Amino acid sequence: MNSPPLLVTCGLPYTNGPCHLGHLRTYVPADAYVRYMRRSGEEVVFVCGSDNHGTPIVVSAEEAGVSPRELSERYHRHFDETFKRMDVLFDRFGMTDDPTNHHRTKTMVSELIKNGFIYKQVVHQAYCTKCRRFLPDRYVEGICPHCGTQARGDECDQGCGKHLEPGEIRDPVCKVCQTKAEFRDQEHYFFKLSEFKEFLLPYLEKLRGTSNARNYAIGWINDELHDWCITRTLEWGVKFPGRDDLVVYVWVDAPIGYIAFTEEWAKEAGKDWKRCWCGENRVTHFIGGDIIYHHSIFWPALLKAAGYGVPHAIVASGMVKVDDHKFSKSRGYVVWTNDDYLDKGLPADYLRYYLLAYTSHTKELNFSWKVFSERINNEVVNIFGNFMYRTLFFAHKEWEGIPGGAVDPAIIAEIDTCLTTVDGYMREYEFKGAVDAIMTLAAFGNTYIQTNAPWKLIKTDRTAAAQVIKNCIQIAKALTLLIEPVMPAKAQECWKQLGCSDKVADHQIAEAAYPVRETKINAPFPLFSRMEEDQVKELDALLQKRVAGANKKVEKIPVVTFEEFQKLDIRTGKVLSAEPIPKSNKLLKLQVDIGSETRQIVAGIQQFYKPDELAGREIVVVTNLAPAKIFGVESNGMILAAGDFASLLVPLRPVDPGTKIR
RNA sequence: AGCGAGGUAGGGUAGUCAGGAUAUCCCGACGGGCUCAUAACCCGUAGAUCGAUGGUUCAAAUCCAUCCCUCGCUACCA
Repeated sequence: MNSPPLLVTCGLPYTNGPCHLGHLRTYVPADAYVRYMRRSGEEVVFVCGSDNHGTPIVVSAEEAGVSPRELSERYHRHFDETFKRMDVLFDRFGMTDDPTNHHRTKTMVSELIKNGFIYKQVVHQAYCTKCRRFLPDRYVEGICPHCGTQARGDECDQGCGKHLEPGEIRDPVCKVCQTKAEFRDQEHYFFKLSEFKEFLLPYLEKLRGTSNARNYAIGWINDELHDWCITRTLEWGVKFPGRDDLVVYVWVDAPIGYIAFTEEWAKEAGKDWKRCWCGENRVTHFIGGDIIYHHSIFWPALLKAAGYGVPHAIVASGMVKVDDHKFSKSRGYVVWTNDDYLDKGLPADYLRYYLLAYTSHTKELNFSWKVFSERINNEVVNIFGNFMYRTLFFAHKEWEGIPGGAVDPAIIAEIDTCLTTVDGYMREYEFKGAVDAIMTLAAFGNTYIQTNAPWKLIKTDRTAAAQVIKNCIQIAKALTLLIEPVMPAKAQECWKQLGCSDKVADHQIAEAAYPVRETKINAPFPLFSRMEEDQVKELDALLQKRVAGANKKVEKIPVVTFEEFQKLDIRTGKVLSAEPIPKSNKLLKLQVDIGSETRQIVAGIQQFYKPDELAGREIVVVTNLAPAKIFGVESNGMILAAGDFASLLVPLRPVDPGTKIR
């Protein structure tokens, strides 16, 4: 009784986009685990909340023309509603921007400072003068200093793949507004993460949960542990104590949200949150595989440094694929929980089943409408649903309910075996194994009723037939109790069909082996309807259409041969003069020296360059472009410039006009 | 590049940590049965040199080594 409650959390959904299948891969198994553990007699607290801070939300809010708080509240409501529709039921679903979390975060950061784990250091950071904010790496673009290709701020993703240090990138540009970014020095606060290596190693060895979380983290630690910059120059977020110009990095206040949400739950429920978080605890984090290091390295170190208990288990799920492609919103390989699934009238329970039964929790899960419908039809409808229905139908037809008499001990033994198997898998976070064991029991039921054929037996021995059906009902009851964590809504309907008027969720799993009593039941009806082929095709067509649409957007760039490239005559040139073309607000008429001759070229760059600014400039020209008349002025070539703001291409070192570019 | 995960019949997937005799389950193919049931259910047959090579062992999908292929992750994105 004195042991702390089992506190289960889920990785916090970020409030700048709607809920999709990738989210559910964490939330559904967590919910199933919570339901199972509760019904195994554990005291369980299940909390989550939305993650509201960080630059991406500020940018998204600006684009939407609302405040970050308002944007967060919109998506917060969205996630809250979606989770409820999916029967993922938290005891508390809070917001990291709510006062409880601001308070808890400030308190913890103060504790870190007091305990001597924070120090100041000047950081070199990209700043956009137009957006007037410091730019996280994902919002900086520029030229890779190693290979010269276009690169992101933190990594040369298109070219050599090298990691870039802040300030290393050349010609940085703000990704949001394309304005040239500059680097500014700024004082920031660091957490002495490197001091926690000795603590973390033995901690991780003993950490419960899935092996991927453990292995990944240990691998990281064995490498090198840097100190961690925990502040950002941003308006939106939790203010760093004593510094109104800085907020703490969202990866600090987001996990602290777990504590804040527990506090909020405890206040409401009249419980003590400290039992969950201080000293020995049973905190179990369900997270996606992409945020393992935050939860198994940064987070335990923060907790330890601030004097709190550290997590007991970390359960990390594998990735989700769609049609065997990497999950990608931009490429169209995405399944939106509401638009693509629930709003189509499909039952939450089918998706829950698929997510839990597809494969091991740590492995990659592929979603396709074809496989989805096949598995639902074959396993849920045919094996499970049909066994329930044929059993209840026959019982009702012949006895108007569950007949009397004892249940065969061999049947109880079969159920007991199943219970043991399921329990083992659930406690190892192997949900597929648990579902498989349940389905094996359903298959056993089918084999049992088939080989004993009560419909034949009843013609010669009514008592023997009653015994068979009684045994089948016992299996049906066990199945109902066992499947509740997986398919709560369907299980409740099964429970009702079995003649029970209360909530199946209020009954312990162990009751599966308690003998069913004689009782009347209503005429059953099929609870699990098939996915029809037409419907599946329709759903799949929608997905294919989205993928095709996305492909069009990213549109494949055709490959040119070297010969084709050579057809272009690209040379350096020198602008001799430039003048605006009357009645045009975009065009400039240029006279360009290309070595062999002087060319007249019309270019649409008037908004970006003053004529006298261009005179004398060395530029790059396509000289063999077919001549054209623009605004009545003849143009014999094309000036090369990059981007919407026409950044002119210029030779880095001086060359003679007319030098061929190859 | 480093780290991690994976490569098992036509497709998907279990078993690998704690090595054992006919390698699991689902779909698909073929043949049979049943008719209580949502053309659902049951039984049977065919189909896998368990990525490759070498090693340890009485015994290897499983342990060790090397290699090949696929995918994911890599702190100053969330």
